[in-house]
Amino acid sequence: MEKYNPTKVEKKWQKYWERKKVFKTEEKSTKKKFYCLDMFPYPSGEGLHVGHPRGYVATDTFSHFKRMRGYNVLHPMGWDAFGLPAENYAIKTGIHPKITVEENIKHFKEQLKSIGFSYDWSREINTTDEEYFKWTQWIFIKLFERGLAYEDTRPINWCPSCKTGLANEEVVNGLCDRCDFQVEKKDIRQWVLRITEYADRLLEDIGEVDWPEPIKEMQRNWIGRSEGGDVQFSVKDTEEVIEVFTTRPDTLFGATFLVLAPEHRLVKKILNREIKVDNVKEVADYEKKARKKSDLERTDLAKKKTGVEIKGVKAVNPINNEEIPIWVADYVLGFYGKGGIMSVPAHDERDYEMAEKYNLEIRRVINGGDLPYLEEGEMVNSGEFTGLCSKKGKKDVLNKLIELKKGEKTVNYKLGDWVFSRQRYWGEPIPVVHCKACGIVPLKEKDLPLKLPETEHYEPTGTGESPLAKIEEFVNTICPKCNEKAKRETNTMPQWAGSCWYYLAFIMKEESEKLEFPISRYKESFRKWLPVDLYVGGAEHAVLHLLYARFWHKFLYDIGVVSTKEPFYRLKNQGLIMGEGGIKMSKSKGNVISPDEVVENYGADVLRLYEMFLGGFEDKVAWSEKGVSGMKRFLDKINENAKKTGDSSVKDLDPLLHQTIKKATEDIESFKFNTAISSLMNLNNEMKRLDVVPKEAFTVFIKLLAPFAPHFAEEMWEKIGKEPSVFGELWPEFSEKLIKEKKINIVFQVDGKVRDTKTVFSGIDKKEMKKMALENERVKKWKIGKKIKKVVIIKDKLLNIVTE
RNA sequence: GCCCGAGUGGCGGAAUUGGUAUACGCGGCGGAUUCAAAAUCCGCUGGUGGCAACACCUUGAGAGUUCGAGUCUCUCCUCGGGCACCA
Repeated sequence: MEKYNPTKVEKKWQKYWERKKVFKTEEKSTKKKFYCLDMFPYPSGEGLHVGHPRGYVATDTFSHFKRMRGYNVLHPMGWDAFGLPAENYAIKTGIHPKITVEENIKHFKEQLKSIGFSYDWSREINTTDEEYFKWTQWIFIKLFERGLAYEDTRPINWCPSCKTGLANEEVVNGLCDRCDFQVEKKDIRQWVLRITEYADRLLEDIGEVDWPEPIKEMQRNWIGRSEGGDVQFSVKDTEEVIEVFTTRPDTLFGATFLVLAPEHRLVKKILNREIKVDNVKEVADYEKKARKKSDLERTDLAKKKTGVEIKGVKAVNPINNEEIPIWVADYVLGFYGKGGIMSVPAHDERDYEMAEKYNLEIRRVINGGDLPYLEEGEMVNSGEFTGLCSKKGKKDVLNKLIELKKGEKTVNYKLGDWVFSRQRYWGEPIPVVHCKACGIVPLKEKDLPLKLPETEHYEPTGTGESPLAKIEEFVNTICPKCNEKAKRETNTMPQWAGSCWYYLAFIMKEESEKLEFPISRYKESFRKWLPVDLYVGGAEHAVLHLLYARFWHKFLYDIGVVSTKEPFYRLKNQGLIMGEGGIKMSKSKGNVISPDEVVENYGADVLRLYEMFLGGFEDKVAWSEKGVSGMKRFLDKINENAKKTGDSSVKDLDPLLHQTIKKATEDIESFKFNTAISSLMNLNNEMKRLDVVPKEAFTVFIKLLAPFAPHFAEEMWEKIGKEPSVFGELWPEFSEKLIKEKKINIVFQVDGKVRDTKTVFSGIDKKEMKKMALENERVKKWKIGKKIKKVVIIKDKLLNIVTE
């Protein structure tokens, strides 16, 4: 009989699935729903590498599994196609990004199809389609109408290489996340989304989802909630007040100086000579130097503290009217809290360092270990509060300040509002106009989408203006409100916008092939399909896409569009795939492996099996060509077994078969695909030893294999005379009783050392075990001349004779 | 510096959660088949000692708890990942 030929067979089944619509999501169905989603790709010019499909294979395997378990599964795919590579390519070649994107998508789709994923392609979406991004614009308008999108001109992160503003989330260690260029501060007008409004809910609800703990922790840290209070220090002999935020009101008596950030409002006043001080020049010099430093330099690790005292002014501590000096130092950040701090050197590392360097007073107010002492403890040197513990002190001191009208309880967040505008071409135009009479006016629903204008000049201007600003036909328009001449907004949205709601678009496709207004027609479908039950993608989106999408979802919940608080219920991150020998795959090293070559040489099923077998799903793993061939052998051996199926008794195989069903079921459910495959290999090896493979057992085996190797499974299914498709079958159930009929090894130990083992049927009783042990020759030998102290017996496992 | 995660054969990795450590796969060795090779099949494969039966040792290092520890506790080392002047 012929050998298994993947190329021919896989094409055959792919065509069959497509023709029979085997994996199309059922629209009217009484089955329970399961929404299984991949983080959709940016269709880059390079195409897929073997790292991409790792997550896709996992969700696809899981989708098959769920279908066979009787669920109606929604498993869609789409394209996150706005972004800089296509735009940069357009600048270089003059080819419109739309064309590039179209070609890339075509290529990606061919690659995905060759692997035989069971996507419902009828729900495919593309974020750069006008019918798609009119909805992205619609959501923006809703945000604007609720005051959650606003214009601002605070200094923001600016990447001089990408020539656009960036969100905080896109800056990593002071470098642009995309191109690793050093980010600058720049004052440009921008659109900002008030994500901080949702900080508490984003924090609270993260407890309710089934996500990897590290990702949850990263979001918590990024939001960075801290509770404390604002304290007002007056500036002696002036009307000025300096407000500081502290989480430790209990250390207020230890505040021996104040420190202002160089950006502080008061420093500006001093430089403008609005407040008289003795050393303006010195302060001005320091401020100038600090301003020149990049964020990277300012927040550099282990950097020495610097600062200048502002001479001729004193601050007054509201709790005891003590007069303390005021400093300006760049270790205090202008954008966090109040831009100024009370410095408590005895109980804060940074303040301690500062005080040491400039010989400032260090006064202990909390009892405990060496200074700086950062823990809580008993308050000392604290007037009427002396003797209290920190916990109570925090409240009492704050209450006293409130009473004195010198403070209030406050909460601060590290999370900042989301800088949402980009000064680039290839993004969704922000759908508002600027009207002299009416101010900022959003477009009407019927005027969406606001299309991207055609141009031949995609280059970013670098001035903080978008390239759209040069296109007069686009800029000049009419105000939707008063019909007078007005100008369009020319910034575009960031790459993240389209991915904030795409999981909803797949659901909307159920209702209408085109995504059409109004929103109300989709609400029932949202109710039916949300939340996404399983979401799989890389961990790199922890505080970007995953935070942004949660924010938009919560907003859509508030305006009654969706009915769940969270978009993604269970999240899994796939680990990286490294090249041969654990070296990172890269074009320059020439070690990038394309799934195409694997599919060509071994077939899609081998690729799929290997991707799932090479290690724990969330672990970093190294690709090995040799390992791939192991999967090929596995399939060949199954093929051989198929040839010798026949009607024979299943009895001997039953316990192993049912154990394998159990193991595969549980392992798939918990994403342990590697051990699920191992157990299938075990069963296959066992069947191989038989002269005749019981057809019944083999049938079950093929069902278990089907989610991992769908084409091959269909072929085997047909070969043993079954009607396709195997995916119309229900997942096998296991019998706990049959598993127990298995022969097992029990272990005899003497003093904790294994001395012999014996094969018995499980369920043997303890007395019997003990008798067998005491009669065992090897056991006898080891306990000769020793008194038995006790005998430990674990049912069906082990017996340990402990001697004195 | 702080917070997670992980260290198991020559390699990728298992271990029902405290009960035979090294399942499964790769590689290696020996044999069968072959004119020969590939492929395939059968056997062996943690280390040390021993002709052997067998014994001892072994899950990053060291201690502890336990009849019994890869698994629990403490100390330390190494490698990944995240955060990093956030008051």
